[in-house]
Amino acid sequence: MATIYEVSKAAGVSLATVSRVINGNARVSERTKEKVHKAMDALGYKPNAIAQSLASNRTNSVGLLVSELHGSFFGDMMSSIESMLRDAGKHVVITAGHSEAEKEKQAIEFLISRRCDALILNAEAVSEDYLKSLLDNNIEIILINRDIESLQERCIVLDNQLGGYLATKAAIEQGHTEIAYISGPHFKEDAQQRLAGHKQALKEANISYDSELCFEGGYHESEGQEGFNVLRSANDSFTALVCANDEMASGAMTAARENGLSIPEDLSIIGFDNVLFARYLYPKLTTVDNPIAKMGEMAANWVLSNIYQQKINTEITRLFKPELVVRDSLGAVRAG
Amino acid sequence: MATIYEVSKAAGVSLATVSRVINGNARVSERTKEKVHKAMDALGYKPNAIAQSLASNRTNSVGLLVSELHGSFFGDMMSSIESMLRDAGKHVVITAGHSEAEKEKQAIEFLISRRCDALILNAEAVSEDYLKSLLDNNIEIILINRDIESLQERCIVLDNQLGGYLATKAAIEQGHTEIAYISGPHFKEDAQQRLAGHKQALKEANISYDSELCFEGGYHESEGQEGFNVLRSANDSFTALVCANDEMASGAMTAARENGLSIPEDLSIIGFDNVLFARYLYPKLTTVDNPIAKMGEMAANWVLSNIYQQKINTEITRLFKPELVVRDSLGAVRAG
DNA sequence: CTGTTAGCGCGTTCAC
DNA sequence: GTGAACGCGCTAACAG
Repeated sequence: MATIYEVSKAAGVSLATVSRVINGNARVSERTKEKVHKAMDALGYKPNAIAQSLASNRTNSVGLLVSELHGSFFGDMMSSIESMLRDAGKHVVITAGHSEAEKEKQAIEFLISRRCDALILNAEAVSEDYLKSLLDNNIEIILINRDIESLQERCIVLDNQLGGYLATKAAIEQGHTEIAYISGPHFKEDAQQRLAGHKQALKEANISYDSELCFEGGYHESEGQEGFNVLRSANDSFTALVCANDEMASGAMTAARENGLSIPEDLSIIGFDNVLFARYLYPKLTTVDNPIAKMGEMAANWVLSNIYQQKINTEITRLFKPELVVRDSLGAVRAG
Repeated sequence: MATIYEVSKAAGVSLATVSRVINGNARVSERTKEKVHKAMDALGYKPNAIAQSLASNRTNSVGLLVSELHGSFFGDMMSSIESMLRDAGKHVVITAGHSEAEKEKQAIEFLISRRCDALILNAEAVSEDYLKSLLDNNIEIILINRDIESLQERCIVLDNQLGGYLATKAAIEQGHTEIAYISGPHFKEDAQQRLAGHKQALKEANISYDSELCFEGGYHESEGQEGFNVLRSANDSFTALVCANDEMASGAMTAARENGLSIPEDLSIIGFDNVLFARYLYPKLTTVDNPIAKMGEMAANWVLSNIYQQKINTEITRLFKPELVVRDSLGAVRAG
């Protein structure tokens, strides 16, 4: 692996000059520029990014923390962030936090030790104080899906309550009055907010909330099945089931079918997130679209603008509104 | 951000001693070790990985190239590799190549410039010569899903032909004789091999291969729909459809249903890969399991063993065998 | 066991 | 326009 020194020798110029043509900031005469380029090609020279970073105190890389590396939801997020940043010549270092505080901390500390210029965090488990302490240490962070009052301008969030509201309201508008709900884990903010939206829609329609019609899941498919079974054995008259994410909706669909129900004739099911496979399901899932890819882009734009001083052609929005996606799993309530 | 120098001053020891307690390789007395730790805590010191790398010529990071950051297939692969390597204290830098030679090269060169200790590559588009030239430059690479004769010990591959064979054979065993096929793009090795397996099974059963019953797709869901429609309009008597991946199988299912066919009564459908959503589909997809997570783990193990000289508790296997996963989308051919 | 001294490969002043 | 010299933060001999 050739070094800048070897290039300078081969080109018969000084090491500083080579550095100049690499970075293209200072003026270098055309003739020497050519000589240097020729030498670089001949030696197959590639700048050592590590050394560049150490010298310039800039890594041109941004750290990204997601909960999981698999799954469509985070896949969409990673994908949009990576492509936007890569177009700008920046690079992304991805880590997974697995929704555990300790692992999230480790991941963040790894990103810090790599001296990323900024961190885009989807941190679910770590405390607010910890996040704030990062800022105190001059770590540039931007949060996705987490709302911290004192860090508002660094938070990009979805209006989860609105989402929950839209889902249940859609069921109500189809005439449903007995509506069950499978929520996410209560310790997660977004799960609480989505549930709050559900209750809000119920209240607005003068339907009283019945805790027997609510099951707490953990966002996994299996809990959709389990939830359906538990709910059904306690109450067999609900005609619609709203789920806090698409995975659980899918599980519920499977369980419902195994119990001989057809969808949406016997039971309407509504999901949340609109992940890719929602449209693969049968019937195609009616769900609430979570614009996670756009939120990722927004985070990337924030970094480009605030950290790298690049001009961007969007305004920074911090609150995203979800929308209902009407497909086939929600139907009108049956007469009689 | 405190430096090692500040720590050494605060602890009243030399800079080298601090380095020793950080790396824990040389012996340091308990007392000074304590002093150093106290100083590090007080200053909130975090080693600068960039500087460590430059000095030690070791980054403790391995580069990973996948085609896409989204999608269950690569998600599983990234996930297994990351968790295995992280457990070993190594870190993963992930990049996407988008199945384009130019982008793959850029991604690889980025990983090289970051001086990753090794590269795990799922390179689809880049040439064999390019890959070989990497080795000539002392870049340690290990390939997933790519078989290069002169690099065999660095290739971890799936027996795709066997997979294609198993899929079609399963259909034949259910009595099907008119079997259509939607393949992946012919320029990809794996697509060719899967198709070869299909033909092999056909031949073994004395069914002649009919090119009118074969459609070339690009591994995307939409091409499953398109493929079904094209195949159907040319021939409406086939009773089974084998698809080269699950996405296309899903698309085909949708299209078949839109054409009034029920699955598997009117048409059996078989997929390939066994990605997560295959079991969410309705009916649940019969498919060929692609042990991509295990292959990823194997690659990680190879790196741990060959690059980091760690002892691993598996033998390195380079050829993985796929297996049929029987679910509900394949049924016996209808009498009459 | 501990301190001193060179670099690692490069960016960045300063002079010329 | 170009070169010499220093420093980024740390590891790795080499002495002691």
